[in-house]
Amino acid sequence: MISIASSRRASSRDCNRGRHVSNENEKDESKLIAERRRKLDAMRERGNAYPNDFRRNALADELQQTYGPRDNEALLHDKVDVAVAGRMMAKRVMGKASFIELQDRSGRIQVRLEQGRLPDTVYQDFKKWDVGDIVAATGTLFKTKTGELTVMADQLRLLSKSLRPLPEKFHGLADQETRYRQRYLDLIVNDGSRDVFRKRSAIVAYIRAFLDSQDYLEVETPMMQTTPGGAIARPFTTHHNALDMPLFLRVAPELNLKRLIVGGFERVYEINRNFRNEGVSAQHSPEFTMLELYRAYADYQDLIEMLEVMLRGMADAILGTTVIRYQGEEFDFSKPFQCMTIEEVIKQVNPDFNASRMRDRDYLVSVCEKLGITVKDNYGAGKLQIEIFEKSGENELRQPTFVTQYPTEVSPLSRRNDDDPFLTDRFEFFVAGREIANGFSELNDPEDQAERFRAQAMNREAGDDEAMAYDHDYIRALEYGMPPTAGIGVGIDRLVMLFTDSPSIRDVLLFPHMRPEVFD
RNA sequence: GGGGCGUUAGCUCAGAGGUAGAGCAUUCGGCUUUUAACCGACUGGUCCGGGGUUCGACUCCCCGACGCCCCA
Repeated sequence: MISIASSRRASSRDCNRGRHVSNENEKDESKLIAERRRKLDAMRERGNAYPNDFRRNALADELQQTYGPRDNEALLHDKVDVAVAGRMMAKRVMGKASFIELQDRSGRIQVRLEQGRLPDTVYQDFKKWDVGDIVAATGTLFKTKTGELTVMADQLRLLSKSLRPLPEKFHGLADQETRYRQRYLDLIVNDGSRDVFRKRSAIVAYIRAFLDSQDYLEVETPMMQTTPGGAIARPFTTHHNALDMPLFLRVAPELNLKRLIVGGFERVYEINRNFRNEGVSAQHSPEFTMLELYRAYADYQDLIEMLEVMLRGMADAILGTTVIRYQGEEFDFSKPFQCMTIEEVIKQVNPDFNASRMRDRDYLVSVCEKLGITVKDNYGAGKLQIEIFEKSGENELRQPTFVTQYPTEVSPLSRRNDDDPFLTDRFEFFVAGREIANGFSELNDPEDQAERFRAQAMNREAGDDEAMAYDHDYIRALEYGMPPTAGIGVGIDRLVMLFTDSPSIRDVLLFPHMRPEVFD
């Protein structure tokens, strides 16, 4: 029997594996890398080049918070012992003394190295180390004459050698392509990039806390589905080998989440990826993250109110303000959000629009033609309205705005309006001209739903590969009876863009999809 | 899918039909309170790839790759 302890020793004895493989590629590498590889080889000669026995007792930012306000005399008197570690981001050598900056997950702390205070040879070794190396230091805190909190080192170790030079210290990494492809590098050198992903995490955490406090159940439903549905979009297809069957990556979790409402959970949500096989742009990624939530005994008005409260609270919690600056514009989340119907938006942004012919197909076709919209034969008045709205109205919705009363024709899962069957009780939420959320009172009449599926299936047969398939089990579920319910989907990526002033969705995805890099 | 822009040293960027440039980084020397440290010396290139025009192409032309932006 192998104990945990002995297997740990075995692995640490194994630390020099791969040692001689390294030099084979040297001729292909830049001299900078070759130079560092030689330094690493020298370290291997002297023992374990990748030790893992150092433990920190402080983070940079904790030290700045706790000891930053104190003066040097107090610090020297208290002899605060600290053990810090991180990536060496700056190295300033002045003969027999140096300053370095270590960057850990919280921030940076300066360390002062003096030849006389460090054990023999350590300082000489240190002078060979490179910016980018992972370094540990122990020592006591003091303040330099310019007032910077600094660790006076009595011990210094190199924990992990960096073979590749970091981007330049002042300009950082600016090349967009490299930032996306080598996100780790972007995160090392660009504070702003780290901040984006911390905010992203905080936004998702805020949503979970908000919904959990209202007794929602977080669930995970399949990514791979035999019948894709829940959104008008083209799916990715894949194949299950053992079962020898095609599978589709989900375009939305909607139908499964409503099955859970039928099952009696009453309040459910999922924050997870959806996949849509469509073009990529600054606003569209083939995989993106949505919050979808469903609440029984509620209608779309209830969710409009809830979303507004959630977003306002989120802005305040994450940004400390309810006025969001995005790409040079200010969006005010403190005031009650505007609310307009689709038809009102169309009238407002098209001053010549003849409102009395709002649902007149021939008239709408003529408006589309004027706007340069390609009209297909199977487009009804509702679809034409949406086309006009998307072409002319969407981008004008700058301040936070709820748009309501979407046509039934384009809302195959939404509950029909009680007074006007042309419309559904649906809304979308826009900021900065972009759709952030989409919600509605759910269609829980199985016979109406079956009819809508049939209409979708007809579009599908007519060649519209974005149209939904008829989902027999979903109809069966509704036939057991779904309580009156409302649901909403919120695009997390777009929300994060807004909250982090990011112009492209790729800026808020850690590893955005790119064409493969060519390694030769 | 169409159009525009870009790709030059590890990084950030100049340049231009005639030997390829700077700053930072690297290397060497100096410097015990610096912080884009400083001073001195050196080093570093498939100018994205392929083809063409030319005495000569990194520069002009064509094709392609990758990226960004706009449009559909």
